[in-house]
Amino acid sequence: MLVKAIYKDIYESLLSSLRSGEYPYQSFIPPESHLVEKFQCSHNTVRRALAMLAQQGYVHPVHGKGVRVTYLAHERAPFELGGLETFAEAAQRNRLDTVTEVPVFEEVACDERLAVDSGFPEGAGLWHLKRVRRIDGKALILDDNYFLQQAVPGLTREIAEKSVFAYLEGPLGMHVAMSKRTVTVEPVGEDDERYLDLEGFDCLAVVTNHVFDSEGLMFEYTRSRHRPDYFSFSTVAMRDVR
Amino acid sequence: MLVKAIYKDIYESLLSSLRSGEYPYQSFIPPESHLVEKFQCSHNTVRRALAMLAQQGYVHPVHGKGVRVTYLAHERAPFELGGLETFAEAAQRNRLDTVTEVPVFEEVACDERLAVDSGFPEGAGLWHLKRVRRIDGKALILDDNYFLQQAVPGLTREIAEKSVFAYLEGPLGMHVAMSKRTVTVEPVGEDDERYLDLEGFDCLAVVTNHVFDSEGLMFEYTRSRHRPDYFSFSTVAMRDVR
DNA sequence: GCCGATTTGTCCGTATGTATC
DNA sequence: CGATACATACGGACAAATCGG
Repeated sequence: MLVKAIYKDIYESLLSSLRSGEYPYQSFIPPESHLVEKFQCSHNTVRRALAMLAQQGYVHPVHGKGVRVTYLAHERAPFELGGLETFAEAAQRNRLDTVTEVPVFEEVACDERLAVDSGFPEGAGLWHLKRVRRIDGKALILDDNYFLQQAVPGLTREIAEKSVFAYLEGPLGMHVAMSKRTVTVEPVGEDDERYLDLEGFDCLAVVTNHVFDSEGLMFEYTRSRHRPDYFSFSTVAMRDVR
Repeated sequence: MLVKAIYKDIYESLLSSLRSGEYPYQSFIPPESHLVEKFQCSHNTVRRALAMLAQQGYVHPVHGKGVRVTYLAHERAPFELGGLETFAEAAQRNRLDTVTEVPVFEEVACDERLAVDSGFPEGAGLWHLKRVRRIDGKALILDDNYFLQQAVPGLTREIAEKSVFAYLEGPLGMHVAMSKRTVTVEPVGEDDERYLDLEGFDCLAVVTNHVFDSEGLMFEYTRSRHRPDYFSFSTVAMRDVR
């Protein structure tokens, strides 16, 4: 795919128009027919771009009327999250003073209990890591990562201290495609007290993560324990699937 | 729309096949061409159904190879959530012994601070409710609801004690279409101590909710405070938008 | 209430490109 | 290289909802 697909161009063009305020919150964007004119493509291609915007909650189509803007300018900060990036990854990208420690780095076989929770087949060879994320010198996040060895060969503690993600997408040539996540809130445990700067909190936000590559293979199961005052998680829920 | 759209039929047919285990986890479902044969429709219609399944994280298409199943049987319970339903609504639907109390029911005008948080225009007429959700006799959830009066006329305390949702979709003929949500974890406050059975927890899971109707109008802004041991929130994140 | 113009929703058949095996 | 399978795009047709005259 040398040039980007047309529908993606239209999607991005419209999105930047929304962000610039060209089409204000709760107004209607130009109809399909105009967009077909503007972008010189078929109506199906426009519709695809509109469907993408709608799926993300940026616009909402109303039968017979038009496509209404549901994107509020000040959403940018809070709602831009909820993609594939973890808070830790976002923090690492934006700040300079993030550090990752890896107090546990071991090979394990998937036991029955882990197989049920993770979806890995029982007996599968796994890397098990504990990772502590420090931001501004404070230990805020504790990860328990399980990686399928077959899918992530050659993992080392040094790589884990930098970015496993970069290792996957770089040298290994993998592509992370999808992640299923569940957020819960759990009481602080022994490990949390040992590794995190809790400052009196007795609960943590816990994100349980099943990660799939571009071939649909589940290769990572991770539980991340976040100190509450540094945690936020956003998403859009639709009544009807499109 | 007298008969359901074809692509929805195909979506549901495939989904039930996935649930029945006909196409096991990590296997490939039949190719587009076969599905076109089976359902007697165009490949575009099949693709649309497949895109819906992919969007929900049930399958993942692999270029040149096929469409792989990423739906694990035991996901049903945890991952089926994350739709439009609140935990409270789900609980109310499944259990008989849920009770809602409405200690606060008042009319307010949207002030500047609320306008920024909610996205309602400043000065708009709102209903403000506090609602306590009891499950098995325990006060577990505290809601602060703000409804746009213009969109939800005739709201009463009695309605709020039963189901505002049922009132919207029944008598008012509205259709709830989309909800933008952010999950955070916050320390217990005065109101929480007053209204909830905290049992020693000093943090709560807080879901902030912007709700849109089928016309794309934002008519509800709600913050729900959940006791941690009764809270769970699931979603699927995709790397690329489709 | 009806009718026509506008606009979104669904579906089809076809053509071409690209990744995998 | 050919066969298979997914990806993108086009153009057309008809349905359904909305709105104004």
